[in-house]
Amino acid sequence: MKNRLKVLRAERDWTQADLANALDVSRQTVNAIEKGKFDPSLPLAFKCARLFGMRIEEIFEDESA
Amino acid sequence: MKNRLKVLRAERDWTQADLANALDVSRQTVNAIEKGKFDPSLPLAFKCARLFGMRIEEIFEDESA
DNA sequence: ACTCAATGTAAAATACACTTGACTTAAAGT
DNA sequence: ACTTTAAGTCAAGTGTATTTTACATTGAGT
Repeated sequence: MKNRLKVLRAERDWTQADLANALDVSRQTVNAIEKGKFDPSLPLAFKCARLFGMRIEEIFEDESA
Repeated sequence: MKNRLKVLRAERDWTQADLANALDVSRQTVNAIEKGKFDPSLPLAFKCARLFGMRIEEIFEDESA
């Protein structure tokens, strides 16, 4: 699952640690999601959407069948 | 996390098994999600959205802090 | 060259999403 | 009453999301 977290972070000049803090998850979790190592849970995806004031589909791009 | 799966199913006259089949998950998974026992993964939420032609936020309602 | 902040990565542990198989309950039809 | 279909539930297992701790790498500034 692709996502725009890195770009959204850059636009705000946030570090991974900043984002992790805002989302209340670990820095490693943010890093792993940005690097595509795994997908966030649905609640975490909602948190991202709320944080950035966007829809989930505008942040995460589905690629599954 | 609340969701409208039961209603969306009813509108289409689908059983839980029908929906499970369309989503490629087990009937128990659909049942558990409808009953709020756990949240779907983000990929599964995307599948639901695609199946019903809606946005994730129109199907699932976030309740977290 | 040295330092420091940010990022990448890995192992082990925990929590949760999801499966399979089986059983129960409720409703409806015959 | 009997059968059938849908829905609810449970236990045990597998896979994955997330945490913690810890260490390596990269880049910028000095």
